[in-house]
Amino acid sequence: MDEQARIMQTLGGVNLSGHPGQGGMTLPPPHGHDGTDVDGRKQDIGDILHQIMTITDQSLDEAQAKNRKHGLNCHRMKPALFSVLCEIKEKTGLSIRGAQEEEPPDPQLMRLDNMLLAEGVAGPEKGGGAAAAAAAAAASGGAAGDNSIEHSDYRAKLTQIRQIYHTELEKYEQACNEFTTHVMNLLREQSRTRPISPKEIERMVNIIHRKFSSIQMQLKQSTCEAVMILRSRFLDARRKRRNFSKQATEILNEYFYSHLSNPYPSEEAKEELAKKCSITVSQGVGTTITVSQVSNWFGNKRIRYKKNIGKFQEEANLYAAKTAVNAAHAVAAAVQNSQTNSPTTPNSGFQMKDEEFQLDSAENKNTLLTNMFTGSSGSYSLPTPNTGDLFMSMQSLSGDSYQGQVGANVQSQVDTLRHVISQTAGYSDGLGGNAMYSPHSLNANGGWQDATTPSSIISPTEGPGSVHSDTSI
DNA sequence: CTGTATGATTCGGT
DNA sequence: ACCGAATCATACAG
Repeated sequence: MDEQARIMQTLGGVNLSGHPGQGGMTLPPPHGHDGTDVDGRKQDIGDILHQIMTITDQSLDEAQAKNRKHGLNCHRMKPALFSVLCEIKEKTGLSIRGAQEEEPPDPQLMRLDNMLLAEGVAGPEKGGGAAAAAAAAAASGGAAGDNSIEHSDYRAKLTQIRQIYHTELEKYEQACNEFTTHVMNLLREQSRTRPISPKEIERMVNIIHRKFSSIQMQLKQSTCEAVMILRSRFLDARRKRRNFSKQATEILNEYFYSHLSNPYPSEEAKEELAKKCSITVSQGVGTTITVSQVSNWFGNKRIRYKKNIGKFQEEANLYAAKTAVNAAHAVAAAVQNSQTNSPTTPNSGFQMKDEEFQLDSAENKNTLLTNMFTGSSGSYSLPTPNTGDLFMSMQSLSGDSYQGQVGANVQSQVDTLRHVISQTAGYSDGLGGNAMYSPHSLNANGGWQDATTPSSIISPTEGPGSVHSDTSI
C-alpha cells in the first residue's frame, strides 16, 4: 500500500527523531570522555543505534524471529544509551508537546458528510442493494409508482455508488485499524529500547487516523462528485430531449392508429408498449422508454393528431395498412390452424401485400381531405364480397370459441382493418369516397368518443350480418 | 441559420 | 390521477 509507506515515513520522521522537520535521527556527540576506548564505545553506540533504526524497518515478527530484540535489550550499552535518549527526548519533548493537535472539524468534510447523508449514500442502511430501490418504490405507493419507475435507474445507480462507498469505507477503516495496531505494537516493543511514552503512542495513533481520514475525505469527495454527476445527468435528461428510435415510434404509432377510436392505452398497455419499445431499443442504439414517456407520447400524439388530422392522414393510412396486414396475417394463421375444412380465406383479389396498401397520398390528399368528416356518417357500406367473407370469418373467429386462438390482438385491429379494406375497395372499384380512413372517432366537440368497445362490430352479441361502421356509434 | 418535428413540462379542469 | 392545451427546448432536415 503506497499510502502506508507514506505514513510510515511520517511516523519515522516525527517519532524517531523527535524533530518533526528533521528526517533522520541525529544525535549530538556523546559527552566527551577522552580515552582510547572512546572509539570503541562510539562503535558500540553506533551499532546499537543502527540496530534500533533497522529494527523499525522490519516487521514485528521478523524482528522477533531473529531474536535481535533480545540481543538489543541485553546489550551492555543499552541502559546508557537509553538514558541518553531520554535526555535528548526531554530536551526536544517540549517542542513536541507544544504542537497543539486540536483540529477543528473540517467544514468541507462536514459539508461532504451532510451531502452524502442528504443523498442517502451515507445514511442508515435501508435494507441495502436493490431492496432499497424496491422499498422506495413501494413506499411511494402503487399508483404513484410511475415516478419511482422513472427514477429506478437513478436509484439503481445511486445504490451502486452507495455500495462502493461503503465497501471502500469499510476497507479503509479496516486498514486503518490494522495499521494502528501494528504501529502500536511496534512502538510498545520499541519503548523498551528507547523512551516512548503512552501519550506519544496516542499521538501517533492520532496521526494515523488523521492520515486515514484524509483518505476518507477523498473517498467522500469523489463519491459526492459521482452523485452530482449522476444527478445532473438525470435532471438534464428531463429537458434535453432525445428522439425515440424509429422502431419505438413505429410501435407507438401502430398502437395509436390501431386504437384510433380510443387511443388511451391502459396502464398495462402502456407498460407493455414501454417494454416493447425498450426491447427493440436494446437490440440497437437508443434509449429505454419509460411508461411516463409512453404517456407523454400519447398525450402529444392525441393533441397533435386532433389539431391537424390532415397532416397525419398519410401516416394513418400507412399504419392502418400495416396493422391490417398484421391482422390479416394473424387471421390467416389462425384460419390455417383452425379452419382446415372451411372455405379458404379470400385471398383472391385481396392480396395481403404491403404495396397493395401504399397509398400515394400526394395524389390522394385532396380526396382524403374532402372526405374528412364527410365520409360515411351513416351505416357502413358493405365492401366487396371477398372482403365481406373475410369479415365473416373474422367475426366468427373472434366471436366464438376461436377467440382465444386468434387473440385480442386481432380483435383490436379489426376496426382498422375494416377501414383499410373499405379504402382499398373504394380505390379499386370506384366506389370510393364514402369510407376513407377518417377521424371517425372524433365527436363534434373535437374529443374522442367514449367508445368503450371500438371493435363492437365483432361483438359476439351481434350477428355476422350486423356490420356497421363505428362512425355511427 | 431557419423552420419544423418532437419529447417534456406546466397548468387548469375534471 | 389523468387529460387537454399551451408552451418550452432541443433535434433534425433543408
